[in-house]
Amino acid sequence: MKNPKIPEATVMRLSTYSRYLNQALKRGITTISSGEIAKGVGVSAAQVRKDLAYFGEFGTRGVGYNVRELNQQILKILGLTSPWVTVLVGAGNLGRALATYRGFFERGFHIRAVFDKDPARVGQKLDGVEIYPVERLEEVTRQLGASIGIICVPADQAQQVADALVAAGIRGILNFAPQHLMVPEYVELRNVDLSVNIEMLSFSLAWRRGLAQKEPGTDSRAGSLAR
Amino acid sequence: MKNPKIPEATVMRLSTYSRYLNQALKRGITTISSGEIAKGVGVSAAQVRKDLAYFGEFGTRGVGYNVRELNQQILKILGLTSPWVTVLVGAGNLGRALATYRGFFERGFHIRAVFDKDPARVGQKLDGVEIYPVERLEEVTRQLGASIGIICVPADQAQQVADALVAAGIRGILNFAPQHLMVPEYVELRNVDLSVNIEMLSFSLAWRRGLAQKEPGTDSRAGSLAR
DNA sequence: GACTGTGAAGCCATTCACAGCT
DNA sequence: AGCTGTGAATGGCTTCACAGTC
Repeated sequence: MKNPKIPEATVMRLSTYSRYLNQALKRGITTISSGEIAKGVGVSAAQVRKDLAYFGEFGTRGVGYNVRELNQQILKILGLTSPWVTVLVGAGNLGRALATYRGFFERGFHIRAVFDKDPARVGQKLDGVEIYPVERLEEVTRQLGASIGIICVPADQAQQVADALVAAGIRGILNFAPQHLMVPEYVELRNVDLSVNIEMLSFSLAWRRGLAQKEPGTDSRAGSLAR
Repeated sequence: MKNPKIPEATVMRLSTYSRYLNQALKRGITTISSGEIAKGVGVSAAQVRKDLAYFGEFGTRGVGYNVRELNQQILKILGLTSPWVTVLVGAGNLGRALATYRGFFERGFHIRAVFDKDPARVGQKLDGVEIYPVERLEEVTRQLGASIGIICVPADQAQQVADALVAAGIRGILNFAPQHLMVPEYVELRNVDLSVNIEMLSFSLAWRRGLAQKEPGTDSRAGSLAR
């Protein structure tokens, strides 16, 4: 296993393993098996071991894993051993909530500036972080040396914000706007689409209940998913 | 293609197609090809056609798809032709932002009640939606006949909230707490983990830069992912 | 006896490539 | 000529099952 491609799903799970290990640590647990981790996060034990195996051998056969040590290793893998300087654009309801989201700060994502185009919001502070006018995005972002940008603006403004972030030297973008963005290949992009998630729930419910509506007189299979 | 299992990824993409079609409609476009949709949402044309093929034949060979008609079909598939009565638990920063999130309302997820255990928040209104004490969760949720519950409470309270929602007759849960929840199999559960998303970004950046830290004197592969 | 690490098998999703319509 | 619908091929992830270690 020299230089394998790592599945996205593996990275995703590593993140959840890490948080579970944090909880375990707080409960004073020092040693843990793949089966216990698996139960805690809702995957199979083999999956846990396979995921870890991409990166090395962290356990002891017949024993399990040292909780603190394994967590350290995972944090290293995920690049979470030192903080990421982060900026956020769009101080609407969602933007303000994310700017002060403890889950980000605790994991090392430090939001050091927020930008908005509404003058009424500029100058306010969010947990001590200043809201700047969006005109100063490039200047302030550069000066902070930020690596990560979070986009929380309406869809029709998301692309130009992305362009500005790229121009400001950002290396990764977390996009909450429901919009497909174009960025240079050297910039990492991840989309979080809140509506997509709830719509997947809706799909499952419609499918389960057999409620999916049937168009009368159509032979379409769209409505006949019931079961 | 009689009664196939639908990949989650397909459902996810259908949701994005639908939003893209909405945009196209607004721009006055009436006919569209799989290739154009593909470009708009960032997938391959074959993928678009394959996704749609799970549910029927919606296009015309040599021509393409009627935008309005295709969107209607997708909305039907996703179960979005009538609103979902929804409740939300946890009126912290994130909870309040989601309670007023337009993206949910526009797509038919109508949040009709918010619950919180903090008496200081109870009685406030969020865009006209009342915040109730969490003690009234079951009563109010039942009375509304809500189908979907959104959890925005801290991880250590998420399970008991989930239990309460299930007891109140909810059929689907969207969970924003970073916590693995146990629910009966007849309840649909989807987890949205904001930290996981940004940590995946961090992983990619660390990996690209070759910055992943090397533990000196260790043959661990954890640090040598570069490239 | 218990638990990890891992090749092999199995399964699932995506891409390919072309037949079928308009 | 242009574009959809789809079987076949490909590629990738997960599960299995067991050898290896404590």
